[in-house]
Amino acid sequence: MTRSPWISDLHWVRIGRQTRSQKTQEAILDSAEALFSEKGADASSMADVAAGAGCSVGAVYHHFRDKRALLYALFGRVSEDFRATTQDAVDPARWEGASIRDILKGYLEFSLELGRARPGFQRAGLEASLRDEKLRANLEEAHAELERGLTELLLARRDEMGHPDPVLATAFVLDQLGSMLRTRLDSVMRRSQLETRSDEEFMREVLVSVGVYMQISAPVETENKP
Amino acid sequence: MTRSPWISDLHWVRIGRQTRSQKTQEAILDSAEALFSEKGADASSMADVAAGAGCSVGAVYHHFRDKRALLYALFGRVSEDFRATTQDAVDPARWEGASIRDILKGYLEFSLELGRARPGFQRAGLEASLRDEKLRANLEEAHAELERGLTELLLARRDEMGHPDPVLATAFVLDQLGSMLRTRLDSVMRRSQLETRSDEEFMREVLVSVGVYMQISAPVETENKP
DNA sequence: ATTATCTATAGATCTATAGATAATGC
DNA sequence: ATTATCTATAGATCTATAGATAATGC
Repeated sequence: MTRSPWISDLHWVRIGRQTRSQKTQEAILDSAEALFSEKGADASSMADVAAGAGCSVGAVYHHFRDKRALLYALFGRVSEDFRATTQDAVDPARWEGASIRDILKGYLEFSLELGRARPGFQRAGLEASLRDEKLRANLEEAHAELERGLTELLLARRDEMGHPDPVLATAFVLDQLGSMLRTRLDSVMRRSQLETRSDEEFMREVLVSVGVYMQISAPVETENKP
Repeated sequence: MTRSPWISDLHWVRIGRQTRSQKTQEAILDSAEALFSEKGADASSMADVAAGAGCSVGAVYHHFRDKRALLYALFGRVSEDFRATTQDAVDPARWEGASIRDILKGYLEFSLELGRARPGFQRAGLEASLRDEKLRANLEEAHAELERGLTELLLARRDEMGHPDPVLATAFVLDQLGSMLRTRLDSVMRRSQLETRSDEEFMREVLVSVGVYMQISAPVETENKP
């Protein structure tokens, strides 16, 4: 397993030599993730984190040099997860024989699921990255990676598109989907009007919209590819 | 001029009796707006605000009971601006004879301009509303108001739409445009790939996408026929 | 013998106020 | 005579550390 760049000499995290060490460290990260997601890193004190992890403040500082190191380690953990899942999801082999529509449907389902599995984390990430260039760069890079993967998958199927400029159309569609997903998953920007509509209806309309915009062939009634 | 609900007994703001009073108060609000937009309310101390306004901390507290009152007053000022502009923008009289395309183009231009005139404020608003129910409700209401106005304007032109469900189509399109604008204007979520494309190209593609989705009559200057 | 944890606390902010001083306008 | 401002500081957090105590594994 490759170490995340955030766990480095600069942002020191102790590598434990007793078995209990790892358990505590994970409990601290879990507690931090829960707290930071709910009310942000700044509004959570190290005492809160310690309490949530069931240990003392001193123990937290034994594992993480300072609050920033804790934040980096947490981001490292989440972004490692995210990247592993993402890389797997955009693997061309996985989508052999799939249409643009299949891929986009998969992307929507995948994102909604992921976003709901870690509620609030995206917001916490955005907030934290406001104040830290490195986190921001990391966050952008993770998103860019996903976008690159999707772009390649779609452009490999440019024959399906009637749109005169497949590169532009792909960039536009990924912007559209990413933006709409963010709005939908955002814990603050919960628009009452939209919230009444189901994920299924949302996905259906998005696919209709993208379909006519890209001018891809009408949806075949047979569904489902993994 | 109606007083914003935020400037109330609950969230006390002093009404000055000397002419210099108002100047100081506005200087404080200006300073707060700049600081809060740039790094958020929590990360800005009252001493920072005072320094930015060129007065002492004591003076700030003379005008605003506490930090929250300052935040509320600031939001009141911005949201009053926003609502006045918005109400004017969605006045049906203003759009007589205009097509759906005209209206949406106007919306895009208006939003991009407004968002860039107050850079960072949207983000500051989101962040602040994370921790305060009232601000959140106010922010949502302001957005809902704009959305209602636009919805009415569009549904009054439902004859232009070939889409079988104009209500659904309108809601979807407003969600799409709102989301994409937010992404584009967001100071943090500045995606490198998108940033290279101009506002003009952005607006053009959005209008193409919405046009084919809603099935509104093709733009006068047709680009490509299927 | 070393590593991990806890307790207690110093030092750094930051909010908010009290009391002194300056400016305004009746 | 009242209103606005400033200076100085008390009180509340919160981060981070020092030193004491407990648990681990060679």
